[in-house]
Amino acid sequence: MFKLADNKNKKRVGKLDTMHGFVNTPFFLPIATKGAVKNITPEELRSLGAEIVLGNTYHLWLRPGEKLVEKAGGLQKFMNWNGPILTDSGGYQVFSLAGRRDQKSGVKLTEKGAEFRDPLDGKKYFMTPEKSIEIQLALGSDIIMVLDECPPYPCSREYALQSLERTTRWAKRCKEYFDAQILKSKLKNSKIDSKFKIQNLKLKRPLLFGIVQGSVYKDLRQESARQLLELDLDGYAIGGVAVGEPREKMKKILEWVLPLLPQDKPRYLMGLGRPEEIVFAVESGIDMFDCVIPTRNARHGSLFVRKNLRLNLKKSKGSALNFYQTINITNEKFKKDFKPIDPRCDCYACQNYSRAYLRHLFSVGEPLAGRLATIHNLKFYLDLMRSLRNRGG
RNA sequence: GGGUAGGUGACAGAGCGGCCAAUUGUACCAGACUGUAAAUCUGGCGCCUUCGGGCUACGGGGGUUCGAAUCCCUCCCUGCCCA
Repeated sequence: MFKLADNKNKKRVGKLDTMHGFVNTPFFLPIATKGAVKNITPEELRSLGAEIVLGNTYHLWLRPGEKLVEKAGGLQKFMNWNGPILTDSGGYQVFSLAGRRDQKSGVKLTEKGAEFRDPLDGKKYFMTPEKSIEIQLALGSDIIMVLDECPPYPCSREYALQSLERTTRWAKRCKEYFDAQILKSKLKNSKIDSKFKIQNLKLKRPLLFGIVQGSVYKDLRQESARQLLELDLDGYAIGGVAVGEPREKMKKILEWVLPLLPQDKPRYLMGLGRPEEIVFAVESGIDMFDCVIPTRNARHGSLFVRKNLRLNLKKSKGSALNFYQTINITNEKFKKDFKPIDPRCDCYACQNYSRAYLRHLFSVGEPLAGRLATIHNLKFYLDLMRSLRNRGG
């Protein structure tokens, strides 16, 4: 399922096998929450170097509903993405929607699950670990995430402990439900194929990943990892990071958790991050990332610009990585700047348009602005991943 | 020519004696954004400031008043209606 080709120092380069093909690791998942990476087509995504995308259980459950997606032949087919998909479980929405003040869209958390309200129409939904798996299976996900609870920061030790234990119990319920469903579908398929022998038990199945929680507490993070390891999941994610904690804590969390995770299974740092954070995490032994930064920031006019001809990831001693900068293309200083967004970039936007033009598109609200910016930022991220894969430790 | 409604900061448009350097929206300027409630949000937006405040401002001029964007007179300009 997961093969490491290269394992210099801590950094890992390998391949992850899924129902819809291989993905080279370490990789970055562009985010297609509602079944589309905002502003671009799957063909464009592919040409930018993406091999896998992320969809969201919660959003697709509400609209258009997992049954419809299933009917369409799975999310891949529905959105015309020719490759694997990872689905987030909806656990993050417990966190992000809970912060809302208005009653209408609050979240009620109990041991059984999480009660949500659709922020758009107020309708109630009840998400449970089993429900999350059911939806993700219906979506046809290649990598399924367990339903977890992502505690906010700051978070007391007591709460973090309680929360991580719940996340483990939920993971267990997810695994049990998942195994039962997979077995059911295998038997079903086997029966259809042959009356004489159960031959398809090796049918490819989705992968199920656990999520390590525990906030910023070393023993809790490690305890969470240990508990999840007992469930023998297909991969392990580190969640509850970049929720407002100090920067240094993220590094610590990787330092605490990664040594406990098995070498032969993929590790996924959820929701991260800035380019330098990704570089650091890859060097620490992370294989998978997802983040809204390249796509969201693009729509907001914030663009990544390389500082070196190639992405030079060498650290200068004692100082932070310094291989890129961000510019806000809407700034007045770009009004008459006819250079490409990034002279060192070979993306469609940089090859054909100027900063001045892009600024103008933003300024007048032309949709092409978001498109070009998204293409550029994703190319930057996907190039970064490529150069991390191609370079030795 | 007669009647009538009005002239407020880049624009639109509130305010109609003191709480007004003046609500709000847009535009403009800057900043945020980390498993997407997000093509969103926050801050700034007359001039000067030792950040206490000071100065110039609601078409022009004059007046009433302790005090006027707000009331009166007059001039200029604009919209609409009638001739």
